[in-house]
Amino acid sequence: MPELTERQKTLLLLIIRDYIESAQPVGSKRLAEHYHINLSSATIRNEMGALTEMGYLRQPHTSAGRVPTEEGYRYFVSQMMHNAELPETIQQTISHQFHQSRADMNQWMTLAASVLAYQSQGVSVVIAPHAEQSRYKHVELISTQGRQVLMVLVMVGGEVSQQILTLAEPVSQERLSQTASRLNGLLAGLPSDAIAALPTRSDALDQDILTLILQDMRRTADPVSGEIYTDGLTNVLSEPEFSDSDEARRALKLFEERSTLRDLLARTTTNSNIGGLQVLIGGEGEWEELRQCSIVLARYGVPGMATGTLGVLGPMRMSYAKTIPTVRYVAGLLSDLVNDTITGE
Amino acid sequence: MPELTERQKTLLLLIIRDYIESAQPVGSKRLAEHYHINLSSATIRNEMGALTEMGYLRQPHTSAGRVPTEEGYRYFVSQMMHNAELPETIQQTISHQFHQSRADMNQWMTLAASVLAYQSQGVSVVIAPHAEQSRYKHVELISTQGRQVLMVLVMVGGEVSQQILTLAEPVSQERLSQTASRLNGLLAGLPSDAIAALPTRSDALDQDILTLILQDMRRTADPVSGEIYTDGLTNVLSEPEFSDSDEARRALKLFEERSTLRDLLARTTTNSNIGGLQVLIGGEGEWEELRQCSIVLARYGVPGMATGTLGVLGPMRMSYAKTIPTVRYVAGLLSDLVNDTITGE
DNA sequence: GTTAGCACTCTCGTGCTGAGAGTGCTATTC
DNA sequence: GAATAGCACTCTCAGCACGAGAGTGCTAAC
Repeated sequence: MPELTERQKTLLLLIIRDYIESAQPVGSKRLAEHYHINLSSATIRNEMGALTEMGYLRQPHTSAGRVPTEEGYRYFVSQMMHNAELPETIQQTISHQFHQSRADMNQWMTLAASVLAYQSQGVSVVIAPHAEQSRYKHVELISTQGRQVLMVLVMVGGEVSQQILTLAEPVSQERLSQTASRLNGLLAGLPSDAIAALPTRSDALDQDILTLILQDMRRTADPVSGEIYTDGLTNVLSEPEFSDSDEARRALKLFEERSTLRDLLARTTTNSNIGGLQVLIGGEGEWEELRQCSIVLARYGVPGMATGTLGVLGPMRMSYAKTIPTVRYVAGLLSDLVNDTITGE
Repeated sequence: MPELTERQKTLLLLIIRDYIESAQPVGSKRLAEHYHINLSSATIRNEMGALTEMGYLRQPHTSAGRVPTEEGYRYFVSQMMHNAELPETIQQTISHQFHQSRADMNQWMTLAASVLAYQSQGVSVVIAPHAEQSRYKHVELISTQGRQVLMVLVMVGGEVSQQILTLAEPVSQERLSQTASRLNGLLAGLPSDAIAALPTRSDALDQDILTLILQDMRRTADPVSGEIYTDGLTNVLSEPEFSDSDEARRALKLFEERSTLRDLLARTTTNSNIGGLQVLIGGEGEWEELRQCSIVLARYGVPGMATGTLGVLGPMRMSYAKTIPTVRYVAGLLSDLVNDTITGE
């Protein structure tokens, strides 16, 4: 990729910024008039020609202005990744909202999704943090009626999973409580590996419950297994590039089918570290549905303990200047909250 | 509203059925040719004129076919409400899916939403059942770290709510367990009213927890307070009436903003009984966003114990013949499952 | 290296036209 | 008297031509 002169750089960024705002191909004349660059439209035309040659811009048709290519957006994003900070006032507003909400992971996730969608005017997704290796903390067995038993399993760090199980025959609450307290004594603090390695229990009920516990712990140990929260699905429908509804449908469908979404997030974030953002532009050739979209992603949480993923989907023409700092800020906020939850404030 | 002759009735139903399929205004000639009614197009024209006069049909413009009015759809729906049954094979498929899934309310809700959306090609919504008057069953207090305590509250019937609370100062797990077991002895089986009426506890911790329990119980006692599950949001985007994306956006937005959705469902289902369907056509003048949509709703569950709401949103032109029996069948299925859960299988 | 000028290209909105579909009305038939 | 055939009328819609406008690339002058 050839070097850009300082002037080409300025011009390219200007063009992209203008296009993001106006959604219209930007022409040399418009550029010369609206921004006070001391250059004539003819000069700009020459430079635009060069930028087009280099693959940063393209023309929808012979006599139209220029539109950024994916490569162009990539350059744009790489330039703004570093400096962009969310304005103080917005930071305060967001942080305020979090501290006002009920101190509960569920609420935080919902709020995070809502904030991301609102600030970026895109579709947000937040995956709840999960422990990379769950450690057993506590189990409760509560008989509901007859043979149905509610099992509430708590991991170190406060992750909770519940399940209703049906026993072969009715068992008294008393006996259930005894079983639970036996298991609590036995398993406290153990990761699933260690539990799996334990010798078989003599008591059949103990053994059954143990198996279920293990099953539950493994289920929650998958990297992107946390619950998914999304918001702002409708935001994307107002964008002009999605007015032909078929494109929009395909992108939204991806967000509705949780398994595909998980796959996407898993593949793109596995080797990124907390605090680092990833920007996926135009599906990167791999996601046909996202040909016209970009996604800004971040991992959050406490590495080695509990991590999750969050991000925003928008048209390729989305306001990166707003979205990137927002995603970064919210990821930081959630990381702090997760950290507090784990270390006990 | 004037009486319809038998012939007008047949014709009206035929026109609506055709329009639902084709999404095109239906003309007299087409009708005469495609369906073997032994009537000429001229006769049909006369009858169509009469039906238009009566308010069941209307013409988009002078020289177009007829399109059903809301009144027309209402008549259509009222005619088919009774006889429509879901084909045996589909019933079996659905029932099979439910019995294969994990026996857990969360799974059932997700599945119900998915089935409804798939079968009707519309947007589905399912609100989890909730007890109309929660009765206390059991509380667990689990210290996580430091001053953070996880409270798991179980109601009679298996409804669970969990909350993390932060105490003024650290309390040992032992003391938490004692508190929990004291409260369990004291509150077992009581509804929130009775708990509110109890005298103040001498122990400060007891009293604090008690207040929180009460707060939680009241929160879950609101008629449509159950968790909301939706699916098929993108289905509606492929319908031709929503190709201008603004209309679609407004309808989908309603489904994304849970509070408005709750309001809608609460208002329309309060006085309907289990098993009875409600069909809301064109927003019924009250919901501007739904001017072009219809909603088929049903309540399910066990009256007086735990009930929920489910339904499907689609264009006014949706396939009622498919949607109505599906909604009815799924509502019945969930009612049975809820009943089993409550009575202990 | 920069700029002014110019010929060229392409899109887009507008207005026109003819084909097609559907209607309402009237005269005619059974 | 109900049903039908025929006909004039209305309206939409696709297709086409046309001109305005915007933008370009190139060349020649500064």
